[in-house]
This record gives sequence, structure tokens and C-alpha cells, in this order.
Amino acid sequence: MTSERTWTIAELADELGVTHRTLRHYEQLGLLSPERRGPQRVYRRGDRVRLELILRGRRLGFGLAEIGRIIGMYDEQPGEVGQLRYLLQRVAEQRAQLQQRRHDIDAALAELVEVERRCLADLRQLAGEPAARQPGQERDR
Amino acid sequence: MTSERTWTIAELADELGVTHRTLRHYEQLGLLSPERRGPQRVYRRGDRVRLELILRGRRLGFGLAEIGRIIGMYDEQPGEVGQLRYLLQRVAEQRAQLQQRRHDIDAALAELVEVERRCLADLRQLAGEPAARQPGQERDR
DNA sequence: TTGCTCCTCACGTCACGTGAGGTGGC
DNA sequence: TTGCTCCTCACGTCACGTGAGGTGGC
Repeated sequence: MTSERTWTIAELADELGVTHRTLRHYEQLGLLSPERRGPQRVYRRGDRVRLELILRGRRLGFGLAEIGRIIGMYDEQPGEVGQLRYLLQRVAEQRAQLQQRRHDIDAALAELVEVERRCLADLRQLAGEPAARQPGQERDR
Repeated sequence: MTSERTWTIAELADELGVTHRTLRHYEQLGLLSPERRGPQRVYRRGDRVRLELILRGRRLGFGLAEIGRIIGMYDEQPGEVGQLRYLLQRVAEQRAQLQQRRHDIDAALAELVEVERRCLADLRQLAGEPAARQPGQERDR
């Protein structure tokens, strides 16, 4: 028998670019349940696959509770119609949300550029008129 | 003398699309300090202007602490070189962050579309082969 | 008396970050 | 004995949301 590859918490965290605390947090939420060797956690290949799924869901913008539901359904009914429809539904919603956020960010970026432009104009004016600041002089924002 | 326009907390919150709690929260952080008529808050034109500045900073993605610093500097030294340079610096940083988030969202959207595509393909296959799910049959994710 | 608006705590949310204090094996 | 990695609480963060329980004026 080839003995299966295992990971310590530090190894798995490092390889997937997260912290120890993140792995313990996911375990507290019931998303992971590694074995123990005494008090030490031992992660197996299955745990790693689950973690990769979790991190993928996170990248896609899902909350951890939703990720738990999706993975849970997959554990029970892999590839079943109900599970696929559920996932499809969430994916569509998530897509709409991300597109909304994209629009918000675009609007903010445009406004930031405008603020930057006005700031630079003000600075140039101050450089041109070093004694321009006088009491009683009103400035617009 | 024309008596100045004032707002109750509900009026101001409604007009600017936030909740009462938001106004009280900003007050706790020292971002707003409306007068009181007894225990009641009374907002004046200056408070409204401040609130609009705060909400604008929020739309641009700044944290409330940063917003407090910027508004505070503006109160002390409106249009002064140091203040303008500071603002310009933060704006540049914020712009970089928002662009990064935009890229992350774009990547997530692309991945979501891919997940959706595979889901639909799986569903179509299940519809074509209604008896396809059999024990022992392995499926990839 | 009933509604309405206002008030002040103060805990909850979300996904962890960040010590504090202790243990086991080289 | 000194380091290193691991462990378990448990409070902190951020921007509010959400009751709970009480007050004042029509």
C-alpha cells in the first residue's frame, strides 16, 4: 500500500495562500473536518480538495454559509438535477451582484479621476499665485 | 432674519438615502455633531453638507476613519497645499485599489460564466439520458 | 389611550486578525 | 534550555443592522 500524502496546517495553508486561522475558522463552521493525531490536525487529499472548492467559491464572491450549502449538496447528490439547478440559480444571482459592483466601481473611478483633476488644478493655481490665500476669500470644494 | 432650514434625523436620513442608525453612527465617530433640542437631534445646513461629503467619500471607497481625516484637514486648512497633496495621495491609492478589485471581479465573472456553461451542459446530458445516474459511476466536478 | 417619532444601550453580522497563554518533540 | 510548531480561547475589526425598553407631544 502506498501511504497517502498528508499535510500539516502550516503546509496546507502555505500551499493555498491562506493563514492557519482561516483553516481553523472553516473547521469551526463545519466546512472542513480534518483528522487529529493527538491535538494536531492532519489534512488528507480529500480535505485539500474541499479547501480548494471553498477558496474557489470565495473567489466567486459567495459567502461561507452559501459555500457550505453548495458543497453539502454536492456531497449528498453529486451531479443531481436539483443540485445543478440550485447552483445555477445562485450563480445567476451572483453574476448580477458582481456586475452591479462593477458598475459601482466604474462610477467611483470616474469620480476619483474628476477629484484628482480638480486637486491638480488647485495646486497649480496655488503655485502660480503663492500669496493667493487671504482671509475672507471663499473657495468651492 | 430668515430662519435657517433644519432637519430631523428622519428627514435628513430619508433625503440622503441612509438610516437613522447611520447618522447616529457617524456622530459616535465624531464625523457629525448636530445640535440638540432637548434629547432630539437638529441638523442644520452645515451638517447636511458634511454628511454629503461623508457619503461621497464612502461611494469612493474610503473608510470612515480616512474620511474623518480628510474632512478634518479640510476644516482646518481648506485649499491648503498640504491638504491637497494628502488628498491627491489617498485618491491615487484608492484608484489603484479599485482597479485591482475590478480585475478580481472580471476574473470572477469569467469563471462564473464557465461554471454556468458546465452546469447547463450537465443538465442537458441528464435530460438526454434520464437513467444515467447509476451507482459506481464517477463524475468530475 | 393610542400612534408616531425620537432616544440610548448593547448585542449581532461577516470573515477572519491578533494576541495571550500553554503544550510537545527535536 | 532554547526554538519551533502546534493548540485553544477570546476579544478586536468594519460599518452599520436590529431589537429591547423607554420618552415626549399630538
